Amino acid sequence: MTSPPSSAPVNPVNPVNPVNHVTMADVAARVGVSKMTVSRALSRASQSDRSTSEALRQRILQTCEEMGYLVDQTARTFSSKRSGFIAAIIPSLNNSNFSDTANGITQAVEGGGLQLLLGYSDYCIDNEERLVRAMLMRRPEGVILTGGSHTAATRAMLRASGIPVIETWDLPQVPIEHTVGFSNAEASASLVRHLHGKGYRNIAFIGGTSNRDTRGADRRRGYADAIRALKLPAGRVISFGQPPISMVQGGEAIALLMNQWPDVDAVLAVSDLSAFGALAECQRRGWSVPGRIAIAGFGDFEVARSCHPRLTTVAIDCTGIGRAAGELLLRAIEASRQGERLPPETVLTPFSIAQREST
Amino acid sequence: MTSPPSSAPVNPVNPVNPVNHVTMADVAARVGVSKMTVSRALSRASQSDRSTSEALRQRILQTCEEMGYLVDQTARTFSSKRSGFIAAIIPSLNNSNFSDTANGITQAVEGGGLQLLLGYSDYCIDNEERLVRAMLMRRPEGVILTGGSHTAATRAMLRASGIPVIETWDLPQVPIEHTVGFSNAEASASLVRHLHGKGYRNIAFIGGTSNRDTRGADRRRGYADAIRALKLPAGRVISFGQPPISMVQGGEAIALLMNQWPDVDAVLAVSDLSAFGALAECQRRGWSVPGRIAIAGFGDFEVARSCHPRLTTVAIDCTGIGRAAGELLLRAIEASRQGERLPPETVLTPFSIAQREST
DNA sequence: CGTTGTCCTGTTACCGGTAACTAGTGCTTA
DNA sequence: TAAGCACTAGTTACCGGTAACAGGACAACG
Repeated sequence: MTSPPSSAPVNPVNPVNPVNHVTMADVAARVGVSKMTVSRALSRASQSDRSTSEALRQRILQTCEEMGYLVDQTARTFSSKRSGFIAAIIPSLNNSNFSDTANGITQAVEGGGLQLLLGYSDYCIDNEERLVRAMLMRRPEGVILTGGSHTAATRAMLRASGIPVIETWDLPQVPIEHTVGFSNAEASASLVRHLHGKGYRNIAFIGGTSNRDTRGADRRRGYADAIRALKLPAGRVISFGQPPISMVQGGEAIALLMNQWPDVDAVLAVSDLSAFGALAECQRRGWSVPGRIAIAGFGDFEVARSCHPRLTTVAIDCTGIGRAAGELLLRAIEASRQGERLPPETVLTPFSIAQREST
Repeated sequence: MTSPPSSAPVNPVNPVNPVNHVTMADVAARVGVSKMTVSRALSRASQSDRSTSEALRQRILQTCEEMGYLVDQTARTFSSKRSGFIAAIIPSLNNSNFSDTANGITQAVEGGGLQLLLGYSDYCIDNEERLVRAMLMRRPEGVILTGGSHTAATRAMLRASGIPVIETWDLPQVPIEHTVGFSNAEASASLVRHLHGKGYRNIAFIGGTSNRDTRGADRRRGYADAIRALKLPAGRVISFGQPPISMVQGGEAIALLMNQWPDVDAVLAVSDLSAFGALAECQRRGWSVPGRIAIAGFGDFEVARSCHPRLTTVAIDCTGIGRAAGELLLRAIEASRQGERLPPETVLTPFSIAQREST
């Protein structure tokens, strides 16, 4: 090795991170070029941009490898004003519907060289506000939210940030900017009409106690509207537990329901999870499904496809929502980089009734 | 308004983000102090540090509010060498075991003023490597991984980064640094012994086809070891589908199993999800559980507690794993800020057999 | 042969905060 | 009353990249 430690050996060690001190200047010094050249070699956007010669570039890349150099994304962001990530906030990690949407987003944006940063709000708009604030401090290039219900501060911050925003899984009356979703109320209503078409008349609803889960509240509203429109006996609604209600709570809810309205012949649950809990509880109590009571869910979770009897449900294109949101956001970010602004768009995603043995 | 636009009005507008141009200097100018004073007012670490006077501080905070100013975390990180976040990589979003662990981590680290950045690897160590690289470029203060199996490059990058690393959900033979977990093999073996104690003798195993899911492979190994130790008939293993295997695949697997070894009286599945799929398939085919065959799972997912019959399973303290990992990481980061290094620790987390009606 | 254009590389300035040091003020203490 | 201290606020330099511009080498061209 002919190069003696030239310039930076006497500096005091960084107290925080004593090891990874390799910087772009170190690489540049080792190769014998300026750090600008290294920067160009590393950030060449795959095209033959204005760039370094291929031979030199290879030498630089190899030196980076040898020295274990990783670009400092913080410095890069700071200097270039591009953070290279987008933020998405979902209600819960442990819900295959939302994780499918997250997968869809990832698929769509990774082609654009953007990373997805995920946060979860636990179905609470105050948590969402905290998350949005924390995310915005890191300067994302775009934000994807779940649902259309947010605190005033959340809306204000997002507006002020000037970055593209997409709301998903809902069709808010006054969108922040773009929307990708469907009407939960309409989906729910169409399931009621489907059950009515199959001959059920005393149709009940099981959901959570509050409006914390706004999609759940919309589904309940859609149910009530459809019941009214069909002139069926109304008001057969069990509210049980803090949303999102669990399998176990679904089981407890159906016991309450059957006790209160023994003539109910079908029940629609706010999600497949509570529907499955209700199904299992019926089995435990010896109530045949769908003989004694029919049960339908919402979301087409895997449990609905694999339990016995399999659950009738509303199938949502969760991955499609994510992909559409990611693609739209990518276009909006691209426009924003050109100094333009995409006019607000609304993308409607499909849903369908999956008729199975439980109804 | 007495303050005319003093120094920065002629600058060209930032092309990327035309709106949120409020900077700390703007706030400082409005209040009539230096930006250092604003910085101190905002970053006061809750204690009465060397700080600004309370009255001035309130005025600054209010001005920030009015102007919609949010600290630029990128600049703060860049300047202070503290990113304020930790990275955690889990195999899958849609798995309540891992999302519980993520919750535990969040609970533990948010007290320390750290944010959790989550990535998911899809059970693939090459994805994990990519994620680790992307995370390290953003300079996390610590990393939490799931499992003990990683690419050489992943290990090298993490070592070189010099930041604390914790592996969870496993007890790797050669840990990178710290470990929080349990022996999947031992847990699985203890479930076999439990079934043996209940009188079952022809005990089979259902899992995925490859070793991609190393925890699944460990569980299979533990099963095989226990079967051998008990001198029970061995080799009754169905491998079906790419891990992690789903409910539906569990159903298909048990059909294969019963066809191949009709004398099997109990089956242990690699997770509750496949166990549940097997249970539902048995119900569809009219095989009583546990009369004809007993079924046990792993992980104590909610479906195991709410299906009928409820599933015997291995209960893991998932949140506890996360909390322990978060607390350990917090201590390690604290030490690292003092220029010290915590000696490698191993935290063993408990598991227990939940005996239910399915066995 | 000079001019022009292309390709590659270097120089300079700057992004928006914070560390570390300096300095002024008012109060306590010898 | 002077020295010392606690407390508050300002000044300067810098973190590690990239944008924008400048400049040198070389080939093609009139």
